[in-house]
Amino acid sequence: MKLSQGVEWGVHCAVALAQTAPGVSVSRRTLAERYALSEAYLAKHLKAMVSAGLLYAMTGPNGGFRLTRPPEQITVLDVVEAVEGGGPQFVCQEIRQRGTAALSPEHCLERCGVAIAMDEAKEAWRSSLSATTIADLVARLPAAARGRLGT
Amino acid sequence: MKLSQGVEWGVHCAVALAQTAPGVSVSRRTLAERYALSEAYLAKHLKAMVSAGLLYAMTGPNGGFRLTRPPEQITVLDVVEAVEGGGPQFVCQEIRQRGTAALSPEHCLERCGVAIAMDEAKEAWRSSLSATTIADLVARLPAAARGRLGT
DNA sequence: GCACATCTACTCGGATAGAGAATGTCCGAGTCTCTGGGG
DNA sequence: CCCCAGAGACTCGGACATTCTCTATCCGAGTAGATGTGC
Repeated sequence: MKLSQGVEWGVHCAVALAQTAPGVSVSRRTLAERYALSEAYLAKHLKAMVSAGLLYAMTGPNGGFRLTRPPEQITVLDVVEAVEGGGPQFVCQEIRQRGTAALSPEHCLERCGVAIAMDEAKEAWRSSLSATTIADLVARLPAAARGRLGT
Repeated sequence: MKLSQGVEWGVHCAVALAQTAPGVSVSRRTLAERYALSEAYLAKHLKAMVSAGLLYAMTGPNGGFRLTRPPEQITVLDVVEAVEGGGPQFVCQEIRQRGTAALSPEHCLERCGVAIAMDEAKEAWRSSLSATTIADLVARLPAAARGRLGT
């Protein structure tokens, strides 16, 4: 149960983009320098966020990335699932139906209790991440850290 | 955010061990055949559970594994963290202190908002997993599936 | 019949390969802007 | 003075290495029980 490092990058970049004027794009180079990240690798994560519909990408001079929605409408969960891929966390292999004491399928109409517990936990995790939006994170920044993204 | 496959194995094995008479050990071979798992690989996870203090291992004939505590006192979270290693899910790299608009350390006495959101989410996940014990999972099994672990 | 030494068979544990994903990097395709010339 | 064509520079996107974790496997160390022998 480990979270990819790119998640941190993605959320911070979303926070940075939320502090720009509407309609202004920020290049990945500026974002990378803002946090001293590898520009080439950051590109990978930004692309994932574009594919997920969180960012809009524009090429050419004065191009770059900008949010597709107001930061109040983007949750941390959105970013995490965009970067991580959002696939299922736990894949139940139904091992209860295998082996010497395998259960017959009619006994398995209900889902495996293990899978239920795992899914409930993941749902609690997702729910917690949904409770925080990018706008919330901006509001929690120290005053000295707001609006510091160089033009 | 993916969960190791061995977690499923570990939980199911714990459920199986919970259905044995107290003081009786079950060999890893029996457990592997019970669910048609790879015996050699299962050994790795069982060993992890022994190191975590969930299982007690005994060698020699009629040896094997048994639970160190009653199943009511073993939560799913215990098993998950035993198998997965329980390390931190999200490692904040404090990238807010790096780059062109780095924050000075005195602005970072409070934790990074991103890390806080991640930790809260993980705590919600852990709390959900703690709510279910191995005994609960045994109780939820179909009647036909209980006590079917061959001696 | 009983006690003891030995021996066997069974158990777990650590060390060792292979596959897949995450990480990190590079170069090419596309497009907006700026510049220079002509009308 | 205005318009247009071209060049240039800047941007993102996809294809290519490298490292690390998870998966999978094997063989050796140790121990409890069974066995055979002597008293």
